[in-house]
Amino acid sequence: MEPAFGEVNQLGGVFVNGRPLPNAIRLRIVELAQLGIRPCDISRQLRVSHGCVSKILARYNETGSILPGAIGGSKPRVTTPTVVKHIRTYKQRDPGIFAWEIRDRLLADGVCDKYNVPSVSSISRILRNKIGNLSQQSHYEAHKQHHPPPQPALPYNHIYSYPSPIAAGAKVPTPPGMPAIPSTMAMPRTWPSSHSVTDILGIRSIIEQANDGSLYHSPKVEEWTLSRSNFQPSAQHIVNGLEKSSLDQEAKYSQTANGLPAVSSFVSASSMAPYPTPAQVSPYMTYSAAASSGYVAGHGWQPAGGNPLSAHNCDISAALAFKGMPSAREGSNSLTASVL
DNA sequence: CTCGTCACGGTTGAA
DNA sequence: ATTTCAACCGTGACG
Repeated sequence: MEPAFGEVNQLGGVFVNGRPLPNAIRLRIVELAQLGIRPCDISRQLRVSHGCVSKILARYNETGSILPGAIGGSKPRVTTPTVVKHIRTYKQRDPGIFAWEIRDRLLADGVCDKYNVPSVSSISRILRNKIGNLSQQSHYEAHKQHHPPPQPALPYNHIYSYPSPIAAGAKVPTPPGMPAIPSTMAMPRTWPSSHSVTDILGIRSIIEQANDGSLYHSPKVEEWTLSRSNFQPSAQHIVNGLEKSSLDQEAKYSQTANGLPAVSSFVSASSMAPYPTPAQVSPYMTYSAAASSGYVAGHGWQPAGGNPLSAHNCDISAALAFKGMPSAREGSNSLTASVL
């Protein structure tokens, strides 16, 4: 059960144990870092533990994504793409086939051995969940390779190749044939979710996003809370895997009606109440979501130069003023205190 | 003081 | 429908 109220950390920030920080805050962390603010100051300013800031920044540098990794679920154990494909074939050829017959056939055809053959109940579930509508492609299939059925001991990475290493959340240790991501690489990159942040924001679609959209992990988009419906009431297509609870919890982020970035984000983020007030429904409600597409659109934006952040002059100047603090030390502390 | 790392207590969700 | 359990979470503390 998700608590209605989060806990308060040592810095006075609100968090929900076990749950990711809201994307608005993750975004701000990256924004501030890009503005040259030191992680320790970001930590203080946003009241997020420095360990977390460090992690989010590190992940961003590595993958270009501000999004949290996919939580929960489990990788298929016996229900590999190959197995699913065979089951589908059997079912197509003989729609009346029983699950136990499928099981026998998987063994007989050498698709599985007795150690990794799915149970009858698993097959039933596969039939129900993945093959119920035969015209519907399993999303495991798109990138299928003809690997033999997995040996139980083998890591799944051998079987499930990801379109990009980041897809697995930066934790997949550079699968074979998969070069490490040049973290310096600029813009064009694939987000680890089926939606780019900007896409989710409804501001802009990321072009290359579409193709890998339905891969293994993709249905999992940890809550992105901004109400996209503001700009595109028609684009109500479901955000895959969007948690209802998160929606409920975070749907309240402020967002300007036209979808332009909220100019006041810096201030509002800074002016959040040190402690949750009884009136607040969400532990995160005090944060405002600056929907700044530029930041997340890619990784390759320049701090100077034709910066895509122009809509943020307000934020930027505020932040730069902050950054410009002499040696940022006593200065930053006191400023942080006063701003907050 | 800063920052990378990790144990911990927690949540999630496909199998 | 319920349970399992490995994935991820942020905090707090250490070094």
